[in-house]
Amino acid sequence: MTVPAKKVASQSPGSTKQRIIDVAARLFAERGFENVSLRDITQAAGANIAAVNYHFGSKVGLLAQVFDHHAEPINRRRAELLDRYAERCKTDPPDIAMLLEALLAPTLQAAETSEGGEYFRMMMGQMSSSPNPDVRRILFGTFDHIAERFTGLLEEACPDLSREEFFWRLTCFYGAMMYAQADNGRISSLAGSDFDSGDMNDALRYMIPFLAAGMKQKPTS
Amino acid sequence: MTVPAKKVASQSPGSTKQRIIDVAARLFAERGFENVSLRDITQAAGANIAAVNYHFGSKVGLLAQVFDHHAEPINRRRAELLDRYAERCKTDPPDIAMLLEALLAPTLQAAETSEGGEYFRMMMGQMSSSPNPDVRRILFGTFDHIAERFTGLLEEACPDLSREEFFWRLTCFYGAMMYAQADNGRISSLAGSDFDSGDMNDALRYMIPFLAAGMKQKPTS
DNA sequence: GTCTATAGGTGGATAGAC
DNA sequence: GTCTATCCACCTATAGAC
Repeated sequence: MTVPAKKVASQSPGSTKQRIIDVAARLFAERGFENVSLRDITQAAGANIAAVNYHFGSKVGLLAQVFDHHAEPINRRRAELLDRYAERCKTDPPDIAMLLEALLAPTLQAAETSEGGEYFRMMMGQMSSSPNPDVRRILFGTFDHIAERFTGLLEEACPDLSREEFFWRLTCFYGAMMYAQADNGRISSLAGSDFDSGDMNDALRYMIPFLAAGMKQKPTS
Repeated sequence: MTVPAKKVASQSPGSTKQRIIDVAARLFAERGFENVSLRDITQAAGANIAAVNYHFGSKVGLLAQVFDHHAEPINRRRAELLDRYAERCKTDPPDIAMLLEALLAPTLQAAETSEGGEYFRMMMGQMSSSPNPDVRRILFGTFDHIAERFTGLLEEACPDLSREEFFWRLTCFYGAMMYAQADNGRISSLAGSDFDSGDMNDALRYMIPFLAAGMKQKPTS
């Protein structure tokens, strides 16, 4: 064993860079972007303080890389499901539940897509209402493409709605999605112990019928 | 005019203490709690830096007072509407739309209830997903009483649902409410210019039918 | 790539004069 | 109640040795 230990570590999937990304996702989810210092992150990752600037340029650069790393598989899966939905629409009438699920399922099931995906899911939910301009730029930019495609398909599936009503319904859908993602503990505290707000299979199973029913309602007079 | 100007100011509704509360609500809404310094607040309020610690003890103490000031009329209005709903239930079957509106309307219309209520509404929406323990303690504590009463009434109105399904539906409702409150600009950017995400009368008008339809769905098999 | 050391700035909070 | 001055902890970021 003449190979230095640190070289092995730097080539493994648990490289310094990757460990920092993983730890950052967890700490951002647990405490919020502004409440985590680079010292917290590098210490928990077993890395040096200067490592963040070396690998990512800045704290915001690190956040962007966390998004890049975890969002790509989610967006890929969403694109697949939207493709499948669009294909189906060529022959069948719009299936709104299927369309909503195409956006919702990949993000709720992020834990199954990538290591630490559960923390990334919570992080996204929290950051969805952040007024921090850097956070907003990264968050919106990451999901703009898919969000626009989804919105277009949903509009086609709801041809009778006014623009106002359509976008307020979209607000309900996005709000429910983000709140479930964030899993902020509010509903758990109202429910008591016999409810698991972290069970995303239950979330998907019960939220889709709720949201599809709202979306299919006839227009408000 | 022998009365010193500063004494007049300190007795008027625009007293230093009140000005700090108003400015803090606006800045917290615009930038987030962690991204606003006491220097920002006192400067914008035309007060001295030491004033926050004198009047509120700490930055967290100021946040608590902002909540006390703005949440009281919202909770009073919610209690009135819940009373009215409960009274109606004695003779009529449950009206879920009416019940949802009892929680939703007072907070969306906060701008009509108190000066600066619009900023407080946005602030609440943002903070609903904050992991900051101080923020969570204040936020939950402020609304616990009404939230528990509302949850109990809603459970009575949905007797056929399992606990899991009930609380996932409640998650959808809360998420939609918080997202609409926060008005974070996401839906506006997807909608383009001809949609006003700040129009809370439209929000109420279009969200209630959506959410009531979801809540009234028959249980998922 | 990794480390130490430090620059350069801002944060909340407070002591004590007025 | 209001002010100035200041403390001290902490932050991000970087320079430069190894």
